[in-house]
Amino acid sequence: MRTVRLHDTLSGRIAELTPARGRRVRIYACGPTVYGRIHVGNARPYVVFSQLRRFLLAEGYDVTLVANVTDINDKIYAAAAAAGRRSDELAREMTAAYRADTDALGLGRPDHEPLASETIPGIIELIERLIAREHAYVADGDVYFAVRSYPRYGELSHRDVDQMDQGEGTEGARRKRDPRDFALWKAHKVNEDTRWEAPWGAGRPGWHIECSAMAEELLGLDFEIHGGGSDLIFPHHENEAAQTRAGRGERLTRLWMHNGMVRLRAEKMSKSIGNVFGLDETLERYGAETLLTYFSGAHWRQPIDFDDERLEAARGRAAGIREAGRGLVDGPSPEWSAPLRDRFLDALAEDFNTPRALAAVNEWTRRSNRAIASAAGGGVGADDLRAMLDVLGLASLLEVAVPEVPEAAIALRDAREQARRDRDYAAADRLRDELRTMGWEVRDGPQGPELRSAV
RNA sequence: GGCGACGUGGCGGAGUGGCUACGCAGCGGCCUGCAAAGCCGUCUACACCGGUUCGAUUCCGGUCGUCGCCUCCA
Repeated sequence: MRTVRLHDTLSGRIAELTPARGRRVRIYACGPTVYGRIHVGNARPYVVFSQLRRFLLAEGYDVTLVANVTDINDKIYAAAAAAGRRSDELAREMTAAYRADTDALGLGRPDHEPLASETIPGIIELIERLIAREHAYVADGDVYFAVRSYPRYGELSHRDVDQMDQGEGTEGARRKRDPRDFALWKAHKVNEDTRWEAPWGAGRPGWHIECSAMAEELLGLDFEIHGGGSDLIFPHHENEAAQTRAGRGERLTRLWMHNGMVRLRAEKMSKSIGNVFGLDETLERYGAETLLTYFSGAHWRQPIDFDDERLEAARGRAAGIREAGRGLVDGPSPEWSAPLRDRFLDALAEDFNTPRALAAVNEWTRRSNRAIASAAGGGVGADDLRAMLDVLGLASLLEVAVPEVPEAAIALRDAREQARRDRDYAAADRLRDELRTMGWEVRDGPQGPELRSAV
């Protein structure tokens, strides 16, 4: 079990992961707000934290990953109203779509995926606590967190409260004691079709409080890692940290991880800008292996541009690994493998450096290709490579589906072989072209010609 | 304006005070009837200006540029 180091937003440094108890690592990662299908940008934290979970499990840690879904939100009300539907129905449908889309990544599911709508009692309890401690106040059925009551406010996002602009300048602004205060609870409005009863009146929770409540309910306090996109540092995570610590007197988490944004033409991919690519359509177009290779090729904290050139490069890279895998046999890997496997895991232990880990994979396949080409002794065992790829969710690259070759293709292949034996290479090449138009590629090897699906 | 991050070879992208990252593409070679795949080699990179140092792409300061957050956002 390696010591794992990760970059922590609060301290701004790479910090050692220090589990509170033994090998238990509790992770809370903020998921999407479900008012539409999720896009590639939403997929990045899902990928990062799922891969991190797989790595920690492989290292022998006892991991619990919680990834929430925000299913109560202004945008959901708005989207439902625009579609003439019930908001809870839309949220339910989009939650299912989110699960289906992320399932297709093949990384497994988080251990818990709580919904705001199912955490109302915990949310109300925490708000009551904040009011009792005078960190929050009721105003016309709304409840606000009093930023000024919490001296640490701003520490996560490294901001000085006095230098901040107004804060949300919406309808609630007049009810706030300080413009920077934020809503814990919003009183019910006539155009909202869901509502929950609370001691200070019916309404619904604010955005930030749900995560404090869900995290505490499932993981307790002072848990090991809290994560999400870097756009959540402020105000979302700043507010979460403030609520929990103000209410409980204990910190929410030990380490904050924030992944970089996915960008389109050097601009953040965002639903509000409208420059989004759906995860479903992207997976359809490139497949999970290419998308995971694409993400893994850049460090999780760096922004990453989304464009065809990069996706195609990732596709080629994944294909190279798959190609190498075809030459392997089941079983333990040769002695040269262990140092590369260690390099792979060491890279991940040092701020979860997937690009370096992937480099180790590529060196591994170069070694195995070379070994196989020189034909020295029996086959090269795939075990270590499979273990490495499995951490990243890419083990499927080694599952070579043997495709059903149609009779017609076999006939063409045999005809081409005959032509080659007759040294009629013009005819042989013509037959190869014909096969290609059918979607089959011929590869002449030591064991004779092999037909490969040309995808 | 404030806070944070970044600027590496054709493209992408790690990393390091002196030693091959890696991938994609190109080029040359090996293999092949020709290919494909693979292997070998090659393309001698670190925005700019100063400073520290025996030595900086790597540390410090400044300049220019890019991005994120400061309002809902993974």
